[in-house]
Amino acid sequence: MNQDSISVNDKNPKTARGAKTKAKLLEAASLEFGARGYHECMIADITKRANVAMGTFYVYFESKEVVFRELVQYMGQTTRAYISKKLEGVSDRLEAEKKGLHAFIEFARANKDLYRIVMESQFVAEDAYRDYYTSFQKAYAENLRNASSKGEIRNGDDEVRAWGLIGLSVFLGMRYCIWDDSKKVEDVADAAFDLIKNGLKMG
Amino acid sequence: MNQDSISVNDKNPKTARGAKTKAKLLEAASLEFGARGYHECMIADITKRANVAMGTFYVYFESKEVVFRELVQYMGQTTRAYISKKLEGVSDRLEAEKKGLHAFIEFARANKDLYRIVMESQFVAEDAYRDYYTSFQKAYAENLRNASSKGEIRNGDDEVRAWGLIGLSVFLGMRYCIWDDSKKVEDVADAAFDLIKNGLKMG
DNA sequence: ACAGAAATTGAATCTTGATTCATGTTTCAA
DNA sequence: TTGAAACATGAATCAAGATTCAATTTCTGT
Repeated sequence: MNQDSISVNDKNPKTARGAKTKAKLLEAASLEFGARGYHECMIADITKRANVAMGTFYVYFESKEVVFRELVQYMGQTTRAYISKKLEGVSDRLEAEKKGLHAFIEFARANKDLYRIVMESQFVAEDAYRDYYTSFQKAYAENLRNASSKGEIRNGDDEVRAWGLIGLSVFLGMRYCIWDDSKKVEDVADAAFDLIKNGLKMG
Repeated sequence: MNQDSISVNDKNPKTARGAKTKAKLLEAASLEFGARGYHECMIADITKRANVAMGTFYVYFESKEVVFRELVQYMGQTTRAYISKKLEGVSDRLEAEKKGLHAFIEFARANKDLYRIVMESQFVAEDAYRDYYTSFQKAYAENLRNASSKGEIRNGDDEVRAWGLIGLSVFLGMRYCIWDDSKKVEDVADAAFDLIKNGLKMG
């Protein structure tokens, strides 16, 4: 309850003009970090792309790491929102699995820069990275738990299954979105879904 | 065929003494990079841990990045060797899948530093990272292809399945080896194997 | 025992790039 | 109309840390 905790974050823009500048910086940062990585990218690159002076950067962000973290969190919110919207009204777990996978890959393709930023956060802001995936994993495991108790899917260790399935998606995202996006989203999602649904065992 | 290509790499130790020093440096580098990451770790940390002077480092390595790459490659060789040894004589694909998963997790636990180095290589030496996983994936896909043609496993897109299954293992390795290794290797491997074998669909 | 070759040393160098700050410009409520 | 509060500027600062190198020590073959 000291002076600090009652004062507002003085880095937040107070006017529409400031908000616009901050948005330009975030956008520029996303592109630069995404294209060349955290360490290769310098503040000057970001401000140059945003058409502002270097000092302006520090009007809105404490440090280089802080923008980066902001982008990771933003990606978390956006991804969750996108996928949960796509799953609205889907009650069957297997159906949700299929649509979710598709939505995830689609989203990754449309947000390559942010996708890469999230991956890199493991080595730049590890706590942000863990939060990102832990939050997904919690919800995922919960869904599996519900579905298995309703008899929609096999019983199993839902923690482990959730981590495994997330890993599966993440790698597919890396391979078929970032490295090379020439394969059709459908083909990737369908192949993966067959694996998730039926496993490797014969019929 | 110029002077360079016929001359030996003058960074290679010529004597047993030199070989020992280089080994000390590699070991130290592995520990330091593994513990604090590439960018946090400085050459002075490595040489200090290895009990040599800073200059000695540059007798054996061109640069900081070069040791790092050497460690990634080393991890690749070692992992392949370890797993293929564990799979000697196993002809059934599902059995191989189970044993391979177990071996992988076990190996990750025993080599946390190198495991982390490989993950970080994505952002330090991306080509080395891609080589590492692409080499795994090629072999993996080949195995799946053979097994499915023999009718041991379901048919499916072996490229995609291989990437997906690798991702699954990698994430489990991260979560249950690096983040927290309190869960028994068996429990993780068994749960994941059930998923890989049977999928999520009810019996 | 002696001459090179191989190793080792660590202080000094040198680059890179994040962050600061003193100064100028805009906005807007009273 | 005016004067704070917000914004914006970009050259200068400053620290960090990779890499170098000239001098010194240890080996090794003969």
